[in-house]
This record gives sequence, C-alpha cells and structure tokens, in this order.
Amino acid sequence: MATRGVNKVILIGNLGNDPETRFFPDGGAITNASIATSETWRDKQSGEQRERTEWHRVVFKDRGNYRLGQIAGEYLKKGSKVYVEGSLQTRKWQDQSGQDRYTTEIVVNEMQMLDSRGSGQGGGAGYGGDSGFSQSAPAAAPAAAQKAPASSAPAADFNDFDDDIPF
Amino acid sequence: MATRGVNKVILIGNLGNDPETRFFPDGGAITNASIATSETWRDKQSGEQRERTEWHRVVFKDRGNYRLGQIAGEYLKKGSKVYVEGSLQTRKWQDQSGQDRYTTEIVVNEMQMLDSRGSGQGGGAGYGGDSGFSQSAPAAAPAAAQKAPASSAPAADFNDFDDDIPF
Amino acid sequence: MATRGVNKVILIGNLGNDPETRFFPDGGAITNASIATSETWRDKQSGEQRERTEWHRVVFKDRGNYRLGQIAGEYLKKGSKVYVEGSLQTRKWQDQSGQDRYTTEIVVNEMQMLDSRGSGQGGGAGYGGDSGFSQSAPAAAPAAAQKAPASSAPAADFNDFDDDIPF
Amino acid sequence: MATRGVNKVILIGNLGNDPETRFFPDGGAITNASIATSETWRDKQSGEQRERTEWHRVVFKDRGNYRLGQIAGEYLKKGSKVYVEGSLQTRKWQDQSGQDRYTTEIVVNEMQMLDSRGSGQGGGAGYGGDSGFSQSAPAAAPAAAQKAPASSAPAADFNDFDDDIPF
DNA sequence: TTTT
DNA sequence: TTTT
Repeated sequence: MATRGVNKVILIGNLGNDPETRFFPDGGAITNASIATSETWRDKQSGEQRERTEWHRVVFKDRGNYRLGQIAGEYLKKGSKVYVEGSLQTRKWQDQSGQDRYTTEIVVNEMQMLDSRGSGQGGGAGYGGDSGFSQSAPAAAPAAAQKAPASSAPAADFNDFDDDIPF
Repeated sequence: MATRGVNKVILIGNLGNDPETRFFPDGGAITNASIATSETWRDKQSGEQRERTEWHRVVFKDRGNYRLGQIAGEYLKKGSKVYVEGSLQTRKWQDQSGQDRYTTEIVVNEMQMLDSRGSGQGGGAGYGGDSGFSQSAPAAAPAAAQKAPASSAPAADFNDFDDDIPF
Repeated sequence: MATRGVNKVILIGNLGNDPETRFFPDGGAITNASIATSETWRDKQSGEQRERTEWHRVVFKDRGNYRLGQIAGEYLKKGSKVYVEGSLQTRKWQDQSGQDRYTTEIVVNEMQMLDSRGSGQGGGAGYGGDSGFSQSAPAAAPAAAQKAPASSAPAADFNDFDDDIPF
Repeated sequence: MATRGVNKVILIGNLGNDPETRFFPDGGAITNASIATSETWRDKQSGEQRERTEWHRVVFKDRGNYRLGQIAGEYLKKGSKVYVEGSLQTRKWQDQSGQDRYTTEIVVNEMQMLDSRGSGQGGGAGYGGDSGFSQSAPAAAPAAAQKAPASSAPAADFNDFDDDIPF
C-alpha cells in the first residue's frame, strides 16, 4: 500500500451510460463506467462558444469491507453526477490482430454521489427511491445485494457506446 | 477556461528519460515527458515485497506568459523528480495501418521541480549549475532560451524508450 | 503567481448560511461563506453511528475577469452544495482586548455548483430559474450585477453567528 | 470512515522546525510540525519581487499498522521538504483567560519525503544514513522505535515557538 | 521557523 | 449553521 510518488486523479462529471458490473466467484464485484467532464471557452478569433468533452474510463473495485465495486453498480446510472478520486493505471491488452494496445483507466478509491437524491435523469432499470445513498452504506449493502445490479440484464455491450467515446 | 466538472491529476514522480521539446514558428514550445510513479506492497500470500510502476505521459505547453513548455524542456531531465498538476486528455490518432488509436496524456498546468538543486542524476547534456530554479523563472528564461534545450539535439526518438513503457 | 511549494485545498460540502458579500469602490466583490463537510463512522466500542462535522471558512474574491466574488454571492445560498478548490491562508487580527487572533480560511480559486439546478432550499431572494449555471457565466454576470446579492440586505452581522462556529 | 463531502488538503513545503512527538501509554505516537509554503510574485505597481509565506500546522497520527506519527517524528526534521495529504480540522481550546480559541490543523493521512536522501540540513540528533526512506518502511520501524525520536530530548516546549506563528 |  |  506504500507509494513512492503520488498518483492521484480527481474527477467530477456525469456517467455517459449505465455502468457495467461483473461479479466474481469470490463474491467480489468490479464496475466499469465512463465519466464525462467538459470544458467550455469562448474562441478568441471567432468569438464563438466552444466545448470539449473528455471521457474518462473509471473502475470501481471492492476493497475489503468497502464494497465499492458493488455499490457503484447499484447506485450509479446513466447521467449520474459523481465525484471520484483514484489513481491512473494503464493496462496492456491485445487486439484481434494480436497487436499491443493500451488503455488508461482511473482506479477509484473514493466516490461521492452528487445527485440530490439518487435521482438521475436517464435510466430505465429504475429502482426508484434508493435515495439517501451514503458512501458508507454498509447497512444498505446486504439488501442491495439481492437486487439485480442496474447495469446487468441484457448484457449491455460496451461496443454500442457512442462513437465519440474513445474506448 | 470554464469547466463543468472537475478533471484534475496530481503526480509526483521521476522522468524516465530526457523530455522531448518541439518549437513552433510562433515561438511556442511543447514538451513531452514520461513520469513514473511506483507503488510497493508486501504480498499477503508469499510475504514478498512487490512493486508496480506506472508510467504517465505528460505534456507541457506554453500558456501565455508562463513559458511552461520551454521551461520544462530546459530544466527537466532523465531522473528529475517533479510535481505536476494537470488534466487528463485522450487524443485520437491513426497508426500505420490506419486504425484508430487513443493515447491518454496529462496536460500540465502547474509544475514544481523537487530536486534539491536542479541536480538530477542522469543526463549528460549537462548545463551544470542551473540550480535556483523557480517556477516563475522569468528572469532565467531569456538566457535559457539561447541554450539548446536539453532534449533536442539528435532528434531523440521516442521509440527507443524502454520496452516497459507503454507508449 | 509563482509558488514554491503546493498549498491546495479541495472541499465538497454545503453552505451553513447565506454567504456575505462586500462590494468595494473599485467594483470588486468579496464573498465569505461557511462550508460544512461531515464524516460518519461506526464506533468500534459502542457500535453506534457517530458523526463529526467540520466547518470551513471560505473566501471568494474577484480575479480579473473571473468575477468569482460576485458570482458566489449571487448563486450560492444556505444549503447549497458546492465544490471549491483553493489555498489555505491564515489571517492575523486583533480581538476587542487587543489580543492577536488567527483565522484560517480557504481562498477559493475555482468553484463548481453541485445543486442540480441552482435550486437550493432556503433563501427567498429568489431569482428563480437561473438554472444551467456555468462557472464561466460571463453572460449572466452583467444582469446579475444589477440584482441585489442574495446575502446582502440587512447587513447581516458576522457576530451573530452561532457559538459553535470556530471563527 | 465514510464521508459526506470532501475535505482534502495537499501540501508540499518545508518544516520550519524539528517536529514534536508525543508517545502514549498504548504505544501510539502523535507528531506535530509546521510546514511552510511560499508564494512569490512581481508587484504590478512597484515591479518588485514580493513573497508571502504561509505556515501550516500539521499533525501525524499512528493509524493502525501505519505508524505515521512515529515515522514522521523519526524522519522529518527542520528544513525537510515533504508532501502531505490530509484533511482540515479545527480544534477548540481555552487560553489562559478561559477564552475560547480555535486552531486549524491538517490531519495527515499520507506523507512523502521529498529530500533526495533523507539528508536534511539541520538537526543534530543525527541518526545519519537512514536514507532510502520509504513510506512503507515497515522493516525500519522496529529498529527506529528503539532510538530516541529526533524531536524528543529536552522536552522542547511548544510555547517558545516564535510569535509570528499563528498557532 | 522553512525553502530559493 | 449545512447535508443525509
């Protein structure tokens, strides 16, 4: 757990889609999501308002008693506004042609939901009323565990992400 | 300059190589570098000490009067310990086969050199004694501008980076 | 603007009261507010849920074209959830008996409102519908400037703050 | 350990004095120190270089197996450059006349020594050669525990701190 | 009180 | 004084 150096990321943004959760034999859960942050400025030349959206790939993993992977999968959904703190990690993988590819992700170690009441504005799956989310939420966890995670179901495919999202 | 959301990265680490600086017709400079952060822990099973190094691609750009791109190219070198704060940005590019590829970088907006006296331990190029670095360093800039940037010269190729560096 | 060292604070919390804004002859504005962050944990001994609230004194000042002091006074109110980034500053002052006293404040350099739609739940002053707040909000500023700031009025005295507030 | 809100401080600066460590019957240790961060700028009017130093009161406490209170007391000394991350906390206390006073401190939860080799330049107590400090340093801890902490000795009194220190 |  |  020791670190030489500092590797810290802080994001506040909105989820571009429902998160994806995988459960493992040992009961652990890992949730993936994409968070958008955007930046607007007025172009000096044209005087026009410009905007650039940045997409961040984030990963929530259970960490001991802090069931972050599971909690993220239950409470976050498309459109959720969230604060995350974590560290950068670049994973190496092989594409179909066997070529090395790299993906940079934020491995989250702290999360805060910022929607007034777990509301959100998109969604569907809809377990309405799970407001009162608290990051600790240890009491809520067992009950929640019995529910189907918001992002499970029809095996939402990461490939039908919009083309503007670079992963 | 306005932002909806927060996109912030904080790193403290060491440069894996001399930085690369490109100068532009308008006088501006952009410097690229790789920063390593590492993490060590004791494996619970084996009891062995383990280490994981993460490499971060960072970009320093001149910003108005703050000649960050130029300063980074002059004062940083292989082995330099540095603090950077910036934001994540994922660039899209095409590889030789025309396939889309993505690279995530930290665009730096603040830097602090952490070596006691601009020392560093690698290097060569060697403009010895440029200690007393100050992030502002406006006075130092002109003089420095006349020097060849540490990382210029024989067009150091990014490809001779060590194989462990994932970009 | 140069810094040797790093002095950075990041807070997400709620305002305990309407902010206080002072306007100056030169047109500038400074807004003071108190932000609460709280921490909850389960006592290991008693098993009881415990909570500790921390109050932070924050100061928003106009910075060139970024009318942060004014914007904070207009858009924030009691209960507002907000993200602020700034630096720590300890001010020295004399109490009635002439004794030196010190107050630590966060001088904000970036703010993000986190309420879904500038809603809030207190207030009154009521410029309803100024949703879609954007940190830049340069277009909104002039209009807003003509309004009386939400927290002005009867010259709210800082001294009638509750005794639990440590400043 | 759960938090509603975010309360985070990040500092890089130098210790103004040797830290003060107190040991407790249960073996725990708490170390106090003052860290300076400074800011320099060129005055627009006079064109002169100006500087402002900010002093931060920081507290290192043992946290389970991470003997941070003890480690800080052993390895830090006057002049040490250090990175700390922690949270703001304002303590209430009574002065001699029974009046309420408040002191704001940074309770550290992560530390990184930034001196090239634990060197430092002041000091005395001198357990020379404990370079290669690593934040984990579990191996070093036992041995170190037998030594007298650098800051102990003649019961340095916190009251003979200079009057410019605002706490 | 630090540091440059 | 906030919030949940």
